[in-house]
Amino acid sequence: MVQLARHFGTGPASLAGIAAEEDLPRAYLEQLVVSLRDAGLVASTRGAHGGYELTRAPETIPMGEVLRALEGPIAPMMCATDDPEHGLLCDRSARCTVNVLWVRVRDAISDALDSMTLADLAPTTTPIQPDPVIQGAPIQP
Amino acid sequence: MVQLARHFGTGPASLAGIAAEEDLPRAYLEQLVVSLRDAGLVASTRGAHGGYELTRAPETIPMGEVLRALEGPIAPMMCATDDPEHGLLCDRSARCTVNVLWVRVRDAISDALDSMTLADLAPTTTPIQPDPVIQGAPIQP
DNA sequence: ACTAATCCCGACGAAATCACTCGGATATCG
DNA sequence: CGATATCCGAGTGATTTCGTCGGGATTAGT
Repeated sequence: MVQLARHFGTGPASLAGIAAEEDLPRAYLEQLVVSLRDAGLVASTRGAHGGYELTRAPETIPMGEVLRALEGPIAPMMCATDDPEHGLLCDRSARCTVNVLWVRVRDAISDALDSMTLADLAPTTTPIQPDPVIQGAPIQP
Repeated sequence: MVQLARHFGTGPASLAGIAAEEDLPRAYLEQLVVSLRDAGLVASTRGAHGGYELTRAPETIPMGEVLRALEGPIAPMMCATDDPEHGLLCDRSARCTVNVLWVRVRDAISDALDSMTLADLAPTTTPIQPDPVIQGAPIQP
């Protein structure tokens, strides 16, 4: 996706090209891109000189959206939910109080992911522009 | 650990007891408790009427410490590090810019975990006392 | 001293997930 | 036509997770 962000605006980029640039197997990328297409993040053009491109500008695509498309809903644990229906599935839930913690962790991960967009990670267009407002802590410890 | 927090101050608690209370296999708990002991979080008393107890008050044990003891250093990805030595191991690191994101996510998880202590999750001693200062978002959406 | 309760230790195993691989069908451009 | 692409579905090998199993060492009560 970072590669697609770099190529944004210059027509479709082929998987073979991205595979070379990122040193990843093409066949593997094919698998990943299916989820991205289903999520509406990329559009494909078939045939020669075809390939994939982002459907929206990199600045408007938070990383959380990319990750959710690739890996499903973000959840550190099955129990990281505030859905009351959860009690029916998890037979431990009557005694278990740890639930709250997982929800917090989940939200923290979500916020961190959504605090950066594809543009922040694609150094060609704009230099990295971190958003220190949302995450209070600076990157250097 | 939540069970141990509940029993805090009343002498050692046996694994068999905790296994019954939490509906988990005793043999499995034995494995887990090894890491906790090595991390200095629990102390063991051998022999009849022995068991385990927390070495510190539940209020002083952040969940991050428990999780780190059980699962090693918190890292959503191998690449979630600001250690410059990482470049030597990850041959992609020259081109890869996603590193920053993983560090952010890691820190967000750490902060979320460390924002609650064992006491917050053991309802017997004190009611849950969330710390809305560190995590801006309230628990109820 | 004996016994029962308890921790201690190391090895093993089933299931799920991750990071791919393989083979072929279909569409498009020149 | 033929080269370059995406599309699609099934299969694989390594690793991790969540356990099981069996036996040994240590201590409290009697």
